[in-house]
Amino acid sequence: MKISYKSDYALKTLLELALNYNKGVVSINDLAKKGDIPYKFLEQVLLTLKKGGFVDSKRGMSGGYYLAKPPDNITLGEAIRFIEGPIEPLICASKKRYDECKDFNTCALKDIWHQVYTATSMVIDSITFAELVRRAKAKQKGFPNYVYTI
Amino acid sequence: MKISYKSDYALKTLLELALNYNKGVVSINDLAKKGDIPYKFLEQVLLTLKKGGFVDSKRGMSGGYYLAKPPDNITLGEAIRFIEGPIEPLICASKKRYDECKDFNTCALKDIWHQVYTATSMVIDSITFAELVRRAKAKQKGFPNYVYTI
DNA sequence: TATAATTACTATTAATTTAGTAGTCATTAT
DNA sequence: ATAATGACTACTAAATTAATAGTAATTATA
Repeated sequence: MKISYKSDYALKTLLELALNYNKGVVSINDLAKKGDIPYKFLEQVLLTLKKGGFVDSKRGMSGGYYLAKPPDNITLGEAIRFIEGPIEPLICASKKRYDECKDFNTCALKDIWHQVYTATSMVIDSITFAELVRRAKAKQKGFPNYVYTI
Repeated sequence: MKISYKSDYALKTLLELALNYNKGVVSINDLAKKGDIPYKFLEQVLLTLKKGGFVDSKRGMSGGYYLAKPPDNITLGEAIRFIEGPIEPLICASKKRYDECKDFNTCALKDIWHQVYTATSMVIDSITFAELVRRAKAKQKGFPNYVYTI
């Protein structure tokens, strides 16, 4: 149930750019160092994020990347789904496949995966990068902001 | 965020054995056909499940597998964790690593993964194979038992 | 206008994980 | 004895993920 390094890198980077929103560009180099991400790998991730409309860039000397839209207009869910692809634990747990289901036993299991998927979606679709920025800043100020949702 | 085929096969098989609890053994062959699982692969999965104490077997002619403990004594969570290993989306989202966290930005993201992990755990740790059997049987009787938890 | 710093793009390779296959041995009901 | 079954170990293949390499294009600025 792991997420890939690619997604991890992408999200960390988006958060970094969100922290820098409206403050100019950040170079790949700085982003790579800050996030401890292999430069060349990050380069590709950023190109992907650009295609997805999450970031934009300025080329040439003193160029770099910046968030293409306001942080409160990007949810974690959008970003994750874009980078990671479908996040259903089982492909067949998607609505369409689910409806076609004919094997009653495994269907009982699919219900579970569907529940897991729904629970996960609720978490990641309801938080924006603006909120993440708020939390990150709160932490920096020494107010730990643990979130236990039980 | 996918689960592996191995886990999928393991859970389907456990459910099948749970449906057959106290009704004797089921051969690998039957389990493989029923679950549409490659025989040799299932063989290995079953050996793993046996080491984990989930199933037991009877060797020789008319041998086969059976659940090693009552279905209401096995949660999905136990089985998944045993086959799949840790289910945290990020390894560093585990409690220990989490406490050591020093990078405030990525910590904000780790909070999220922790939430996802918690939400997932709540689903899979609170359902037993006995309950899955009940649901599977209900479906067979023509009472679809969709579970939407929103 | 030369230079250095930077993004853009494409291709390749390496590493890891996952999925599946093969073959031989051991056990047991009939 | 034999046929049907599980036990065990090793291997291979396929897919995915992670990372690297190299060259081209762009741009600030000295």
